[in-house]
Amino acid sequence: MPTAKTTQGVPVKAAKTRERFNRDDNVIAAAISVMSDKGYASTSIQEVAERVGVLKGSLYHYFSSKEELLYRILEESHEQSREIHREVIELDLPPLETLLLYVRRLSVWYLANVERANIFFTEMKHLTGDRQVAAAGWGRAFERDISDQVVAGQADRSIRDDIDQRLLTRFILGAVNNVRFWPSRRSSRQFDHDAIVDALVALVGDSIRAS
Amino acid sequence: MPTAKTTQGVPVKAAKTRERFNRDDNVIAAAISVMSDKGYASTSIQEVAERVGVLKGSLYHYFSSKEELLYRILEESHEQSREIHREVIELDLPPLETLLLYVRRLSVWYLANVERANIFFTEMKHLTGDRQVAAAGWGRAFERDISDQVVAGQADRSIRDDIDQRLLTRFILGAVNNVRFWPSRRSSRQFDHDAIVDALVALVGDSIRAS
Amino acid sequence: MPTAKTTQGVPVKAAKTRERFNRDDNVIAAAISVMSDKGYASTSIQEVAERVGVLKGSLYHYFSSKEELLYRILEESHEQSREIHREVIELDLPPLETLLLYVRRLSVWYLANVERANIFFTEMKHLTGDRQVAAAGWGRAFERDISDQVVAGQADRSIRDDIDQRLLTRFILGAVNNVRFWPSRRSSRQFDHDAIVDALVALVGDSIRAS
Amino acid sequence: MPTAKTTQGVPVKAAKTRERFNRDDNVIAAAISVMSDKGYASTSIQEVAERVGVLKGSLYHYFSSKEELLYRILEESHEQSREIHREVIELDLPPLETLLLYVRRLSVWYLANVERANIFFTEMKHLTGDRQVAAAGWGRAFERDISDQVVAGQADRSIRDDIDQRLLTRFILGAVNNVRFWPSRRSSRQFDHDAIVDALVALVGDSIRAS
DNA sequence: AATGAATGAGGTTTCATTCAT
DNA sequence: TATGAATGAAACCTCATTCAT
Repeated sequence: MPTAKTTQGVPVKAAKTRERFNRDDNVIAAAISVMSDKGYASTSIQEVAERVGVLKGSLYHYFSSKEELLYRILEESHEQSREIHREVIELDLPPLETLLLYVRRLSVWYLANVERANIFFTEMKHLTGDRQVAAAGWGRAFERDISDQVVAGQADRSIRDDIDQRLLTRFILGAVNNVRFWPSRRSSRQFDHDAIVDALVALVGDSIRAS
Repeated sequence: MPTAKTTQGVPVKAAKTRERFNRDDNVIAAAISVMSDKGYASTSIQEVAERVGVLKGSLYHYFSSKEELLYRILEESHEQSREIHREVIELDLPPLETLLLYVRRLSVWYLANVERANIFFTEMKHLTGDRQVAAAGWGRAFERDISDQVVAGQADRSIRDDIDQRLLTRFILGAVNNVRFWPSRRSSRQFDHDAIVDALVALVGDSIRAS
Repeated sequence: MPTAKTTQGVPVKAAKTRERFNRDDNVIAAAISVMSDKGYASTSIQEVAERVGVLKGSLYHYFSSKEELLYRILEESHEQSREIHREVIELDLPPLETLLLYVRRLSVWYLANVERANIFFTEMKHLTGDRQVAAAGWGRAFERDISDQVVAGQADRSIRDDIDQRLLTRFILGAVNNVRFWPSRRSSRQFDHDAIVDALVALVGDSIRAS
Repeated sequence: MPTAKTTQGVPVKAAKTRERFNRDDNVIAAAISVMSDKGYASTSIQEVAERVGVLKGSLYHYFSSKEELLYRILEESHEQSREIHREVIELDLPPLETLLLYVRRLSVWYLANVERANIFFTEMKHLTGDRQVAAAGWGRAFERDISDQVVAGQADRSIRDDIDQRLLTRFILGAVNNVRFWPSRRSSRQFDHDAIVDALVALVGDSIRAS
């Protein structure tokens, strides 16, 4: 989310700033597009540069290495999913409702950011060193968010307790993560995102609700 | 470590064939292991060769290109899942039962072949030309197998019909495909595969069953 | 950190000139420090700029190319050694005494300017074209300074003549040039420059004096 | 010194071996030649490859990185100078004689291997990590070899003791290391190596001998 | 004077693949 | 079958230099 830069009376500076902003975002956007398609390893800096419209050497003004570019994409995605979690938690709903709302919001985000999500779920392994360590934490935090609600839901008897909470957690996690594949295929008629999300939430709800 | 090749008293042809076979399987096995870990694009022929215990150039006696090696891995996986489907269909059970049994058998296979499954679900995009066309068909067939049962189940009222069959199909597909991630994580206690599969089948069943 | 430029009450022109001078010297100083350490070829303009505290592009206000920066460093060093020579010659001492005094003064300068000396003796090869031609002359002149005294010393029988003057010259040259390495090493006790210079002069004197 | 590979009756294998040997040596030789001329940092793998007559990628059969190539050159030089030291020590001569013989032999080697010596004395700084550590040891050992004899010579009164042994050591070291520059210059008449070495030994001897 | 984005050339390295032995 | 040297293309990255602002 680029912060608004409404400027009055200082048009030149503002223009420059906006331009820079766009260029920086352009690079990320181009990288997301290519990497989602071909995968991180098969994506060349060259291709990203072409899409941005600069020479490959010039890209290194925006990031210091290919891996850092990947990291930034992943980090942004992570931040946005944290934000969603924060918003949902703040509503202070009962566990099952919190969980299903979180599932809903995440699904909406994944469907609106399929490429980002693809990269997030398949390219993280290419991080190394400190970046790898940082990213490993994200996955855990993510699982924790869901796990917490599942445990609370089992405690207040809104969620079935005949299945271990960790297995329930992974089931839910998998269902949400996979929603990004639902719209694909050259099906005759495409489903709109609302229909998909409604179906997903209904299915997940019915599967985990205490009978 | 090249195995000693001295064969005495044993039919030479047979021995040779068996050896060939083993070596061939070794190559596939090595490739699966490395590619599951690092991804197709980041896997070098060199690494596969090292794991097999031969030199890079020698691998080309077993396959004609890196892509063909990938294709063979994917094809084998496909064959094995077709076989599972065939077995389940032959039992001639009612749709919902067929579906859940298929889910169960597939899950068992995925859990027993996590590396193969990883490759199957993430590296197919690296195929090109004819091989790509062939592989695309596999995915469709796979989805069809499930879709057919869903449609039949909706017809005989064993499966809920308030949700479009295509969405149900993708939900089920996603749940099964994701089961390979359930055991991972350095959890204090690992779940055995039976527990995982039972949970998955219960959850999927409860979510799609007509109420 | 760009220094504040507000000048009040001070003649603007003078201040500006001094500043310019300082900044110019800063650049040379920074370059000497980095190049002595890593060598000309491995030194990036970037690093020099960082040490000066400006951005890469800004350095080009002070010199027109990296090679010119090197040339200026070398030229300055050359000028300073010429100055030393001039001073010694003006004393109009006998050849051997002139020679040893020159050795002494040069050594003192080298020890006080180790980094400059390092660059002078190892990076001259990176000059090209006219600059290379100019620099080649310096080396010859330098050798000539010593050679002249050796020849004169042999003529007046103060310097041994059982060894060809050119060999004596190179021996002396080498001894002086190498004195810059004497203080290095993390020896328990460091020698002060006076002790080093005294030793060097004594050794050179005893080796070339006519017996 | 390539070990003799006289083969009788197995000509093919031998030829192959010799060829490989040569190619390996060729690479080192080409690298020495270029690096001595332009310096390590300014030498491109490309140039070395051209001189060898292969494509640049092919060079990586012979070493794993440019730095390793440098390391090998330096290591070989080090080994050869150790060998010289060993031979001289084995003669078990008095300290001053040992020292002067060592100076002589080293000088002969430097004059016969000017390019190697150039690299040894100017490019070591480009090593990093473990290689740097290893190389740092060489320099110390080298200095120690001379230092030991100086100390012993002062003890038996054959070497002057009015100058600290460390200073004497560095003087000697510098004199020897610099001998590689003596023949250079487009002088009208070149000195043969014997004349140079004789002069050097005489000069060093006369400078350090106890009076 | 200073900036910093952009260039374009070149550098090191990797790698799938071929082929003579 | 196996080898391993060689290829050639392409990858990531660096850097001196320019230029509009």
